[in-house]
Parts: sequence; C-alpha cells; structure tokens
Amino acid sequence: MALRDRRREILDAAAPIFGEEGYERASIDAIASRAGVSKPTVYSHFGGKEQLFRESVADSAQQQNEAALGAIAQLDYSAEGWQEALYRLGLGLADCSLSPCSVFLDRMIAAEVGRDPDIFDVVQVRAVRPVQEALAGRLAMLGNAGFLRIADPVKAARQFMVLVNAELPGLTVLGTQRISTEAFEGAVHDGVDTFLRAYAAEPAI
Amino acid sequence: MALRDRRREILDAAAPIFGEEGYERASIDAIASRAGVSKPTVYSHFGGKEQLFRESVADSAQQQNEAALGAIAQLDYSAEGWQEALYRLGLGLADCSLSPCSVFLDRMIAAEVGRDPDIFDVVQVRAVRPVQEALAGRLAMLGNAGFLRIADPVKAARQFMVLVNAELPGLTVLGTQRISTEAFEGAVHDGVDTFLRAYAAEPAI
Amino acid sequence: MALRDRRREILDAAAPIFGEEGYERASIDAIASRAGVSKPTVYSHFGGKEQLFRESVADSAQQQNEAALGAIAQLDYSAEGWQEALYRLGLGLADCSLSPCSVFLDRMIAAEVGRDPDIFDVVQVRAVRPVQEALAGRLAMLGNAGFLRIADPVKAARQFMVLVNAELPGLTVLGTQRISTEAFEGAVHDGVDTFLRAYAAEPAI
Amino acid sequence: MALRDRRREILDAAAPIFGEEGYERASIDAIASRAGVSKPTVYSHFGGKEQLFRESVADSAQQQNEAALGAIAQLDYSAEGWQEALYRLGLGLADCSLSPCSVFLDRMIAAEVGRDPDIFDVVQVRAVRPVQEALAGRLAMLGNAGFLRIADPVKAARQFMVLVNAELPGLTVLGTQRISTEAFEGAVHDGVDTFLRAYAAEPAI
DNA sequence: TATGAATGAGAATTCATTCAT
DNA sequence: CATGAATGAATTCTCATTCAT
Repeated sequence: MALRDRRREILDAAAPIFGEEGYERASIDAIASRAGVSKPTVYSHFGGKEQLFRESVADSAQQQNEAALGAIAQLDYSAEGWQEALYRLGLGLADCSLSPCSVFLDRMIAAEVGRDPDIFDVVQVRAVRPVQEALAGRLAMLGNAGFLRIADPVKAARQFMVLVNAELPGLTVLGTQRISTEAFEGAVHDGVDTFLRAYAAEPAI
Repeated sequence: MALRDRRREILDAAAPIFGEEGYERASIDAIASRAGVSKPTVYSHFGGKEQLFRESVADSAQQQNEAALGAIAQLDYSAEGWQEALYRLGLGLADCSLSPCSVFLDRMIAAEVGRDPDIFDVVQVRAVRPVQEALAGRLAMLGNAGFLRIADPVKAARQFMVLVNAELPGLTVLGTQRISTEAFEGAVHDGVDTFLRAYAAEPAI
Repeated sequence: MALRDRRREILDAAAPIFGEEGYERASIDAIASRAGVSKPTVYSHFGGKEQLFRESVADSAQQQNEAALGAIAQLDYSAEGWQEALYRLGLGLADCSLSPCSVFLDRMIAAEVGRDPDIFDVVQVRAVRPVQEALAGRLAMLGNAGFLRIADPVKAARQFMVLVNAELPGLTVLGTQRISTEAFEGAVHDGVDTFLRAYAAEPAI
Repeated sequence: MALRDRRREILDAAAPIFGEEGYERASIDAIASRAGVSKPTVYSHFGGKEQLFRESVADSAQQQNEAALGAIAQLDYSAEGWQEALYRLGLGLADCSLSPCSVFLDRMIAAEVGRDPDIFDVVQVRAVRPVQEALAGRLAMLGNAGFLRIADPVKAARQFMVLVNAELPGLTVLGTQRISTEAFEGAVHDGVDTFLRAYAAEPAI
C-alpha cells in the first residue's frame, strides 16, 4: 500500500514539475521534495530520472486519454441533436487539449522527442490513437446514420481535432495563458463549422 | 566582414544544436565547436546563452517566413489552374513545415514558451502572422474571383494550414523521421480536399 | 557527527586559503581539496563562496576573541606585579595579533570591506569590541587601584592596542614574515612604555 | 607627450578601480574603458596587469608621500605655538590617512602582500618611511628645543602615527564611511593628548 | 525500505592576454 | 602606435546518482 501510494505521490509531484520546467530543468530534488520523500526513495521506485519521466508521460497520457474518451462517449447521434452534440464534442475535446495534463504532454513530446523518440509512441498509443479511433467510430456512426459523408473516418477524426484546435495555440500562447469563454467557444465553433461544411451529407450550412 | 561572418557561422551552428538537443542540453561548447570558434567568441557576439537562443529563434523565424512567403507568392488564381495551384500551395507550405528550420521552431516554442514567453511572440510576429496574412490575401482573391466562399480569410488561412499539416506530425514523428513522397502528398492532398469541400463556392467535389 | 566534523574541516581549510590568497583568488576547489572533501560538499554545507567566507571570518573572529580574552584574563593587578603584568599582557595581545587567525582577519577586512561591509561589523562585534571592553575593564581596575590615571578606559584600551602593535606590521610585513623574539619583545615593550608614561598616576618612569 | 599622457590617464583610471574592486576583481577592460583607451594600449604601456598594479601602487604611494610631507612641513616648533601645531599636524596626517589614495594603499597592501610582497616594500620605501623620518626629524627638533623628551625619534614618530589614527578605522569603517568633523577632530585630539603626556618634557598636562 | 551525506561530471561565464590590421 | 576580434584557462555552481546507516 505504502509503496503504491509513494509511486502515486511521486508521479503527482513529477508531472507539474516536468511540465513547467521541462525535462532538464526539472530536478529530482524538487520532485522528491514536492512529493515529501527523499531523493533515494525516488530512485528506488523509478530507477532514474529518465524512467521517472517516461512513467510520468505515460501516466499523463492515460489521464488525457480518459478525459478525452469521456467527452467522446457523450456524443449523441440522434437525428435531432447531432449537430449540437458535435459542437459540444468539439468544446469538450478542445477543453481537454487545454488541460494542464495535455499542455504538459505537448510540451514534453515536442521538447524530448529528439532525445527519446519512444515517448512519442507512448503518447500516440496511449492517448492520441485511442481518442482518434473512438472519435472516428462516432463519426462513422454519423456517417452510417446519413448525417455525414465520410470516406475515411480516422482521417476525418484527425481533421476534426486539428480544426477544433486550430485557433487555440495562438489564443492561449500554447496553453500558457487563460482565455475568455466566448473566445474559446467561438474558436471551437468555427472549427466545427468548417468540419460540417466539408463533411455534411447535404449542403446544410 | 569577419564580424558578420562569425555571427552567421554561430547562428548556423546554433540552430541545429538547439533544435536537436533543446535549450538546456545544448551547450555553448558544442555550438562554439560546431561553428569553429571559441566559447568566448560566442559570448562576445551574443552576450550569453539566452540571447543566442533568442537570436537563433528569430533568425529561424525569418528563414521560415521567407520560405513560406515564397511558396505563397507562386499561387496562381486564374480560372483554369486555381485548384491545382491550391494543392501545390498546400504541398509547398507543408514542405516548409517539415524543413529543419520549422521543426526547430515548433519544438523550441513548445518546449521553451514557459521559460521565455517572448519567443512565442517573436515567432508569431516574424513568421506565423505574415504567412497567415499573405495566405489570407491569396484566399481572399480566390474568393473575389468567385471560386471560394470565404467569410473570414485569416481564419480560413489558419484552417488551411492546420488541415494541410494535420497528418504530418504523426507520420513524421514531429518532423524527426523521413516520409515517402507518396505518403506526404497524400496527406497534404486530403487536407486541401477537405478545405475545398468546406469553402468551395459550388459543391465542386 | 560527520556533519559537524565536515563543517569544521572545511572551515579549518578555508581560513588559511582565504588568508593567503584573498577572497577572489581563493578557489572553492582548493578549499575542498585541502579539507579532503569534494566541491559539492562545500556547497551543501555553506551554500556558496560568499557564505563560506563570512562563516570563515566569523569563525576566525571567534577564535581571535577567545585567544585575546584569555590573555587579558591573566592580567594581575596586584600592587607588586601590575607593571610587569601589563608588559606581559602587551606581549600576549601582540602575540594574538600575529597569530595566523588574526593576520587573516586583518587582511580580509581590509581587502573585502568594500565588497562586503558586513564583515567589518561582524569582526568588530565578535572580536574587536569584546576584547577592547575586557581590556578597558582591566585598565579601569588599575585606575581604581590608583596605579593609572584613566579618564576613558575604552579609549585607553584602543591606544594600548595600537601602541603595542605599532612596530609589528613593519617588522613582520603585515604578519607574513617571522621575527626574532628579541625584536618582538622590544617592540612591544616600547609600546607599553609609552602607554605607561602617558597614563601612570605618578611620573614613574 | 601623448605617451606620457596615456600613461597618466591609465594610471589615473587604474587607481580608483583597483582601490574599489581589489586586484582580482579589477578588470583591464574596465580600466582601459575608464581611461578611454583600448586594452592592447594598456598592455603596450604597462606590459600586464601585475605591472600596471605595481606602478599604480607606487604612484599612489608617491602622492600619499607628498601629501603627508606637506602636512609635516608646516609644523611650527616655536616656543609659543608648538603644542597647537602638533595638534594641527595630527589632523593633517590623519586627514592624509583618510584620503582615497591612502585608503587604496592600505587595502592593496593588505590584500596583495601575500601574492606580491614587493609592494609592501615599495610603499614602505616610497611613502611610509620618508614620512616617518620627516616626522621623526620634526619631533627631534622639538626634543632639541626642550619641549619633548624623545629618546628614539623614529619610534616616537611611529607611535605618533598610530595614536593619531587609533580611533579612525573603527569610526570610518576603514575609510569607507564619512565621519563628522567633530568626531574626527576629537579622535585625533585624544591621540595627540596621549602622545604629549607620554613625551612631554615636564608633566605639562 | 527510507534517508542524510557525499561525489563526479559538466555547465555557463569571465578575464588576462595576444594577433592581424 | 592603437585597435577589434579571438582565445585558453580557470572558476563558481548544479545535478543525477550512490553509499552507509
């Protein structure tokens, strides 16, 4: 039990420090101190900085995954509400992208992919791909239902993601600045709009 | 003469090292050595690591800017060729996004924006915004010509950019892996396709 | 145990190196090496060069204080021996002034007072003032006993100190050169002589 | 001419920088810049930092010497005014001791005597000894005139110097702090008083 | 197992000094 | 002569990592 708790405490301490400072600047000292344990304890649990980092990334990817899947699971594909639901889905996914956890992941893979290409795969496999596939599945359902005309649902899912997030990096300085709700919702709305215009079964909008 | 050359040599040495190692791991020693000068020479020219980094980012942004504007300048908006030209433009811009210079910029701003928020603005002002506006101008011309229906050209330009690049990070592991020409062109094509479907004046495709 | 020992070992190594080389030339490397520890150990115990220097100064002031107070405590102010005792006191205090510890202090405060005015106060409070006051107290006793005529004992104490030490800097090149016992005793004797002539209750000499 | 001027300009720039920063912290860059010349010019005139430092010390010793000799030369040894003149002499010499030039010398010899014992001799020969001897000569005249009873005039001169300066280091933090005229004159007065009591031909005071 | 103490390796930065012009 | 540019050497300081307890 204590062992499991220690691991969690250390991971919970590591993520924000890695996220804010980056891999190099993050010091084991700071992480251990924030977790309330001593440095050798970190080593006995994780083996070293690199492994701690990987586990931290994997852990954040897991959380990110769960949050995004949660948003997708709520998508309604009934005849009346599907468009409205797609806008809400866009908001949910965009919100995930601005979560500290996701901002952390984006920074880490950008910064460390050169040093450790594995983390890219880890995040792809644990977070990006499952979300894309879940989203693709939902879009396919809308296709089957005749609302959308979608040849390649996975590709469409990726395009949905980038359109929904198209404005956000610039507005939030890569997730480091807060943004008004109106600006946020407007930006997401525009992305979903374009997606709908491109994929609507009939020239709806 | 020597002065200008030294500066350039150092900047040319700094960009790939910062790009591959990240700010922290990049050592002035390595940069000086790659530039064929001694460490104090780097200091006398740039004052310190942080300033060198900023100048390196600004310099890369400039290069990125020029390359992208070059691609945009070639856009043809005549009646016959405009669609073909838009596909070519997509390829050109996507190619810019995979250039070492652009990969360097993306990694650096993602990784270092927390430590030094200014670099985000520098890149926005020097590279992102001018390109967006030039692209927006061209899209607006296509709108005026009656080919596209575009309410907000700047927004459309951003969406064009993200659609064209939607698949590339995943395919190239954030620009660190080579990719086949076919895969590259296919990915870009899909992005332009979706853009055209969303913005075409008549349901052309 | 180890902690206390390390501190002491480092302080004992630092004082002569600071004393011989001065603050700037003294290198943490040299101090660590002389103390038989590694550089980071010095940093973990003292935080940095400046703090180590201050602690070293304070430590030397403490030692200097104890040595000088020891010499003063032995002053006899009985009727028969008081003059002889005053000569011996002069020798004792002058001897303190030539101790490595005192030479170190004098050099450091002279050299570094501009950079760090606090060290002057530290030495005054920890070493100079207590000694002056102890000496003043003894001189006042000699005054009360009718041997000396002393209006301001603290001032007299300062004058006693400078008279006793008047010749020594020149003879010992500021404490860096050895000196014969005769020369030393003669120099001190002259200072005490003058003091006695100035303060004797009756024109004794 | 220009050569001579350059030397003077550099020496005039060097003294305050050495005095305020100490030998190690003083940078040739700063000295050259203050003198309005370039670094190699300093080297061509003085050969190196160490030599520049020595020349700077010798130069300051010369100035110190002249100032002190000037004060001594004014000593009146007529029957009526000699005591008053001795007080004025004390003030003059103490004033010299607080001059920037003298404070600089004191700091430099304290700080650098370990590294370069020659400078102690230079200052002794050029400044301390001539002043002591001039003062000794004047005191001897007062002895010959029957005002003072002085066995060893040089020793008496040294004692005069230390008594006159006894309080000043503590009051001025080794010359780094200003002091009120009253405090200054009082401190000097006390020193001369004690000197007079010790050396007066008759128990005058 | 958890820790206080210690360290080896490596980083940025500064500076006296020297050429080529 | 005077200088702008360049450098080799040295210094402070930090950090991941490991023992002895």
